This record gives sequence, C-alpha cells and structure tokens, in this order.
Amino acid sequence: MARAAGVSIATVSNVLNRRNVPLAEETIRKVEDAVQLLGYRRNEMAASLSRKKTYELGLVLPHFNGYFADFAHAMQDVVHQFGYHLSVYSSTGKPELEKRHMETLLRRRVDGLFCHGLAMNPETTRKFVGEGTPMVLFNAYNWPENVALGAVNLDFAGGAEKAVLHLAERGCRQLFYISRVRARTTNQQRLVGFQRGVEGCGIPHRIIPTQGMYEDEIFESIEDVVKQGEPLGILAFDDGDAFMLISRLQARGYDIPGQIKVVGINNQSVAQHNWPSITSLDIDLDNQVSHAVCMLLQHLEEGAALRNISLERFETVKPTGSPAHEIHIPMRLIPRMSTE
Amino acid sequence: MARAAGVSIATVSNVLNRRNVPLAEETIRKVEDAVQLLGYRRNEMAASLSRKKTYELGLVLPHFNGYFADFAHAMQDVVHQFGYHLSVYSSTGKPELEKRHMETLLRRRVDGLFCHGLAMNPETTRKFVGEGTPMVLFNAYNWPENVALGAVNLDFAGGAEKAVLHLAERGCRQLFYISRVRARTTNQQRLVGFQRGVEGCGIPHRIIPTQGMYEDEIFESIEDVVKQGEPLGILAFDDGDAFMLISRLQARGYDIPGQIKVVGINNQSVAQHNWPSITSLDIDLDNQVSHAVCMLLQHLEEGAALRNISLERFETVKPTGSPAHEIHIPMRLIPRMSTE
DNA sequence: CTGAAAGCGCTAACAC
DNA sequence: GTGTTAGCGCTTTCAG
Repeated sequence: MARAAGVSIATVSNVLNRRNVPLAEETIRKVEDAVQLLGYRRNEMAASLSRKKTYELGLVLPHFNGYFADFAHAMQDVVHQFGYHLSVYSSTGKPELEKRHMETLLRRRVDGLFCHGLAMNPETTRKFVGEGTPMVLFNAYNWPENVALGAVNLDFAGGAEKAVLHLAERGCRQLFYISRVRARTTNQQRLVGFQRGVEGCGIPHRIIPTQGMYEDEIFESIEDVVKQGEPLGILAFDDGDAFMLISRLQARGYDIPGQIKVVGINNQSVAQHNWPSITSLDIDLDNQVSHAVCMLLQHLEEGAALRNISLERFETVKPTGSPAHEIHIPMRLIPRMSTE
Repeated sequence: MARAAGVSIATVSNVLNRRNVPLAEETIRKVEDAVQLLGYRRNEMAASLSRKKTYELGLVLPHFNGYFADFAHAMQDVVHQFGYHLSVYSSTGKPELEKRHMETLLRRRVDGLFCHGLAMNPETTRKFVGEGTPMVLFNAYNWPENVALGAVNLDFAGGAEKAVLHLAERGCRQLFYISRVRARTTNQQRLVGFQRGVEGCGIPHRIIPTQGMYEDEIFESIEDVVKQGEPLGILAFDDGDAFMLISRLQARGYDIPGQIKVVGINNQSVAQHNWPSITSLDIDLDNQVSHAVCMLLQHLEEGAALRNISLERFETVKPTGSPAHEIHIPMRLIPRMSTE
C-alpha cells in the first residue's frame, strides 16, 4: 500500500487520518489514488489495538421492540454526532444474553458502555465490568455510586402520579394499576407513584399483578367495578399493555372511555394511532439520550472541547432521597381519547 | 499474565482456547487462577487481528421496529448457536447510515454480512463490499449473481395473491391495495401479487399510493365504494398500516369487517391483539433465518461439519423466472376477525 | 507438554 | 515534510 503510493508507511497513515501534520499535496493525491486502486479499507482492529481506543460505544438493551427501537435510534444519532460508532445489542429479556453481549463488548474494548435496565445486580455488575470501561446506566434506581459514572432514570413515579390525578379529575371513582411483575424495578417505580397518587386523593384502588394481560381475573375485577356503575380508571404498565387491554375490553363490549378510562405509558406509536387513541406519558428521548451521552463523553474526552450540546434546555426532576449521580427525566402526560 | 501464572505466553494462549493440545492439569489450574486474580479479559481485537478471523457477523437492517425487532432476535439466536456473534445495525431508513454501518462492519473485518432490504443498488453494493466479505441478502429480488452469496426473499407476491383470493371468497366486490411508495422493491412484489390475484378473479380494484396513510383521498375512495353498498376488501402494506387504517375507519364509523374487510402483512403482534384482530400473512422467521445463516456458514466453514440444521423441514417456493441463487419463503394467511 | 519468536495491520514518537 | 522503528496483545509455527 505504501509501496504502491511510492511513499512511506507513516505518510500513508498520516494522510489517512491526522491531517494536522503538514503534507505535500502531491503526496496526498498519490496516497488517495493508491487507496482507490488497491480498494484499500483500513483495518479497524489493528488501528484500535495500536491507538488503544476504538471510538466505539456499546448499548445493551432488554429488547429491540416498541420504545427501545426509538431509543436505540436516538442514541445512535447523538453518538454519531460525536464521532463515535454505536453497537446495539438486545438481550431478549434473557440475563445470560445480557452478560454475553457485555462480555463481547468489553473484549472488543469499547470506549464506553450504556446499559438499559440491567438484569444483573449492582455488585455483580461492578465486578463484571471492572474499572477499565466507563458506563452509564438507564433506569437503574438507587444503585451505589461506585458501579457506573451515573444513571439516567425516567421519572415513572412522578408520571404514574400524574396519571392518577388525571384519571381522578376525569371522574374515576375507582383506580386500577395493572402491574407487570416481570419488569421489576421499572414496575416498582410506577407502583410508588400510583400509591402516592391514590393516597393523595383518597380514591379506592387495586393493584392487579399480571404476566401478560391474559388473566381472566383482571376482567372479573373490572366487571365488579363497572357493574356498580362507577367510572373506572386504569393505568397500564405501558402503551402496549394499554392497547391490548382496550382491545379485549372492546371485545367484551365495554365502552372506552365511557365506562372505563385507560392511560398507558411511553407514548408509543400504538397509543397515538389506536382508536380510541390512548392517553399516555411521554418520554423526552432527546433529554434522556443527551444527558447520558454527555456523561460518558465528558469522562472520555476529559477537558476536551465537548461541543456543547447544551443540556440547559432540558428539564430534570429531583425526587427526594435520590442519589446525586442519578438524574431523573420527567414524563409528560398527553391526554387523548381514552380518558376523555 | 504469563508471568503471573509462571508459564509461557503461548501456554496461556493454549489453555485459553484450544484444548486439543495436551496440557498438564497443574498448568491449566495455574493459568485459570491467574485469570481470576488479574481480572484478565482477552483482547478480541488483538486475537482477531492475529488469527485473521473475528467470529463476528454483521446484520444491517432498515429499522429496529415491528417485524425487524423479531427478525433481529431470531437471527441473533441462530448465529449464536454456531458460535458467532451478531452485530445488528439499523439505518433508520437513511441510505447514508446504511453505508456508514456497512463500512464500519467491513473495517472491523466481520466474517460475513447480512443485509435486509438494501437501499444501495446491486452495482454499488458489489463495488462497496468487494470480494473479501461473504454476504447474504434479504428481500433482494432479481439481483445479479455476482454481488452476494445468495438472497432469501419473502414471497410477498404469492402472499398478496392469497390475500386477494381470501378477500374475494369472503364476498368483497371491490379490492384496494394501499401501496406504500417509499418501500420500493418490497411494495413492488406485493403489487405483482395483487395484480395477478385481481386479474385472476376479475374483481374491480384500485391501487392507492400513499406515504403514511394520512391522505384524505384514501377515505374518499373508500366512501365512494362503501356508499354503493358493496363490501370492500383492502390489502394494506403491512399490519402497522392495516392497524392505522382500521382505527381511522372506526373513527369514521365504518363497520369492520361488516362494510370493509382488511388484511395486513407480516403477522405483527398488533394484528393479533387489535380489535377486531387483523387477518395477516405470516412470515416463517425460522425458515428465513435458517436458510440465510446456512448459506453464509457453508461458505465460511467450507466442508467443515456444519451441524446440520436440517433445512429439509422448511418449505420454499420457486416463482417462475427467479434466479437460482435466490430462495423464496412462502407466506401463510392467518384468517382473523377483520375479514370474517 | 512448554517456550521462543515471528508476525497480524496499524499508530506514534522521533529522527532525518 | 517524510521515513524508521518500536510496540499494541494476541496466535501460531517450530524447536526444545
């Protein structure tokens, strides 16, 4: 390659990346011609190995579906803006896969790691990741400080509370939360907010645990309330669940929002497009993602001119008692037909 | 590391991967202790560089949403079974990103590439990828033989034809196809099947081009037919579109499936859970993915005992005139409430 | 069975 | 401005 261009090997390397070194026009042209001719493509492994930096960031997700797809796209977008590449992996909800992906990423010596809703506990995570690789977590509530640079958490508690208030205002005399037991931490947060909300306005309520929304018991409970003629308000775990619930209620002849009002969470596209459209809690992806990337990049390019992505414009909330390295992103209630 | 274990550097390498070399128990234990102690984690770049093989496969997708999420999970699963790692990238529908991701993957010297619905044309693709990296394509219809090892295509044409027949059987006297113009090739295939179907049974039909299903024109056309009292059958581009369409029709007070019957494509989860549930064309993910991975691995481990994943059990179809390196996966119609 | 040595393809000093 | 050289952390002959 260097020989083909008739220059030295270092010169080639110079023109190929670091143009701050003065170079003769002629030389540059010669190298670029050779690149075309030989169909040269840099070997990134060799380069990374040598420079001890990969310019690659990893993102491990519990799924690719629904909200996570949008999230991944948003992450990719801002990471690219900073000249890094983002590798996204989904663990399909399986802890083994989560571990496998993180291992692969660490073996490949990514410059940093983002993990969304880790299944591993804090202690295991700390030991597993070690000191070398900076990490930012999403939805890791009350984790010790020594495991990651920080955590960017959604304020599900605040959101759920807003939902309760909204439902109460719209005249609901009974409130249900359909609790998705598999989603441990994130479900927990919703629960906290739901409790706080119902206690605040003293409305009778029930928490209905479920695995996949198919349990008949849910519908029995609902029927109990509806037949008393009382307007019922339901908070679902997310819009996907809200959607399925509404469909099944419609199949049983219930009137939404007449007899039952439903609110979902995440503002997924299904919430917007369903009929009736579903009131939901919107996530400010931009806010979430920008904060996380800044956390990581500040660490990586310490002091370096991190083109100011200006986090000013983003609002955050500070739940009492939350650790300093955690930031919380507020959720905004979007009223739609399902609670009219 | 070698020093810590008190053995030579090559011995460490030996115990760490290739156990076919005879090793003293003692040695093995010493090395493994050292691994624990030093918190050693193999540098995959160095290893790959040296062995000239990465055991990594790349998958580039147009999106992470809907069907693609399931697809990515399925791919990941079978690739893992063969001891490779799969890196999945989404181009968000943007050709620049598709190129960027492929470039990154090629620079990282992945052992093989899977591309789903490439935006690049065959000629560009061939030049871009070059000879070095074997590639398998999804939904690349009528591509020349010299660009990829092969293509695994969905038989959208056959599927659309089945849908037309189904709608006709259910008494539809007019048929619409809502054509998604942005999805060039894949929309084209559906069109072929739709045309073939309607010509076969001589039913009046219309093709309605759309970008995002929001055009009022669609609803005017529909109203025209419905007010004649004729049952209308609609084939949508996919289940997402079918879902949105149904919602909007419901909002306008139409009765599904009474006045209008709708069929979607892909059998996404929304089709199953909507009310009314949506008749759809199911994709055999297993079939698709197994064929593709086998194509690639046959090439990579030439002659090697490719644990027979037995493709026998999978059905394929052979549309007339399709090239030999293409295989076509049939789609199965799942009747649901939307066409009852 | 174990160890020494030659790369893999690049980057980064540092001479020229 | 350009070339030489010493690694980066592994794998892989090939001798002991």
